[in-house]
Amino acid sequence: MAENKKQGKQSNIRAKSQEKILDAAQQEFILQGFKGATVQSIADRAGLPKANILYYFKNKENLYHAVLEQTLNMWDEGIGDIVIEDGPKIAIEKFIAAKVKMSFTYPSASKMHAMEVIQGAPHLKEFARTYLRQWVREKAKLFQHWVDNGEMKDIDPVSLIILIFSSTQHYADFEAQILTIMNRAEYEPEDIEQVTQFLTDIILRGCGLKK
Amino acid sequence: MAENKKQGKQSNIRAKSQEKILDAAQQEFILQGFKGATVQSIADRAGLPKANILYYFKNKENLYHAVLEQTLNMWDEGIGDIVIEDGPKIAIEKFIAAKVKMSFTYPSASKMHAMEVIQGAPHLKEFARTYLRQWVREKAKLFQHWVDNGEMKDIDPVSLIILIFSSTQHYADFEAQILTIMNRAEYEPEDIEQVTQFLTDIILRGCGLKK
DNA sequence: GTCTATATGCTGATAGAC
DNA sequence: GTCTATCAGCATATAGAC
Repeated sequence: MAENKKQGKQSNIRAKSQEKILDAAQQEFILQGFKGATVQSIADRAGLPKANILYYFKNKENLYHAVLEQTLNMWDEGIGDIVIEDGPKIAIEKFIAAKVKMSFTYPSASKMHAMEVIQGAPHLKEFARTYLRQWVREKAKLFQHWVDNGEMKDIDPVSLIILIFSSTQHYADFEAQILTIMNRAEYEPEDIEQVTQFLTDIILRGCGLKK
Repeated sequence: MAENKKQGKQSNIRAKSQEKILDAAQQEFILQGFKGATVQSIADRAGLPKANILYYFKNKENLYHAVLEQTLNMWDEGIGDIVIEDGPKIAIEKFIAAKVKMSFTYPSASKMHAMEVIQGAPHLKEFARTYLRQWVREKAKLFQHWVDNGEMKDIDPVSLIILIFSSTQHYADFEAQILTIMNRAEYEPEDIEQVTQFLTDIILRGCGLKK
């Protein structure tokens, strides 16, 4: 029992430390890149000695992979689900709303992913790459079904999905630029609603699903 | 005369070397980030000894700035111009066509810029930042004029400009991901036309400028 | 489990031969 | 102008005290 308690405590410390390290590492990898982020800078940000980082994650490459994996899992969970019963209008609304919410809630996850892809996705394993292709193809089939049924205009479904990806993720990845354009210091909670509305409105109309 | 000839030759070598270095540096900075790209790796890619890079650009930071400046100039030239006489339909068509062409012709310029912005634009001087804000405000005024005149639907002009930025740049920055989704090795020349068509079509309709 | 001290290798930059 | 040789500093990673 005493042992259980002790183990519980240790696991707790372990879990908390790991989380602190992952968060700090994500920030540093985004701000400085893989090579530019030093184990020391990650340790400083996490408030832990450098050796602890290497004790928990063995080496820097391993830590990077752990951060990337966490990021992809978050992306996967946050993307929402579309089913054939939705019909095109609801599907597009759900899809845009989920992605915009993700972008504003976890911009770091989006940035981390973006940097990796821009650099040619050198660390994204074949699995993650082909998983995305599968996902897009499945959802594209749904849209194609609605097109064939005459429920929406004849629009290339893959291009439509890419449009929704790009226009929503941009608010996370290019946050610095958008804030500059708007001359603001940071996003406000109501921006989520405004952006969702704008994109839903214009894309639905673009698909002939709204006057 | 002999001296002129000699100087001409040297300037030529100088110009060619500088261009080779800038190109090599751009690739390395994109692939490895600022810290990850070593002067040696840039030299290897340019086919020159390491010391020459530092002879031409004094230090790595200087070289990075030179690459970034070249990138921004290219962005500025390639963005095209919109005037009030165009009216909303022509303006949007011109704008999308120019940005898509840029993205497919100079994807590296877009990637370089994207990485800089994602990292919080630490090297983009105040000038470049505020310049963009000015540019967007000017063009937004034109769109607002057309909205007020009833020439197009009541759409937020700044959000529209951001949508066009995001949806066009995405094809450059996320090239690796789009090719994965499409299961292709590289873009084909006809992709420029197809993407321009798709985006123009859906955005014009989204703005109520097309049935 | 936690942290200090240290080994080993690679980096940007320079000095100086050609 | 071009290139080789070298230096000083900092990085990751490990060994081992606590």
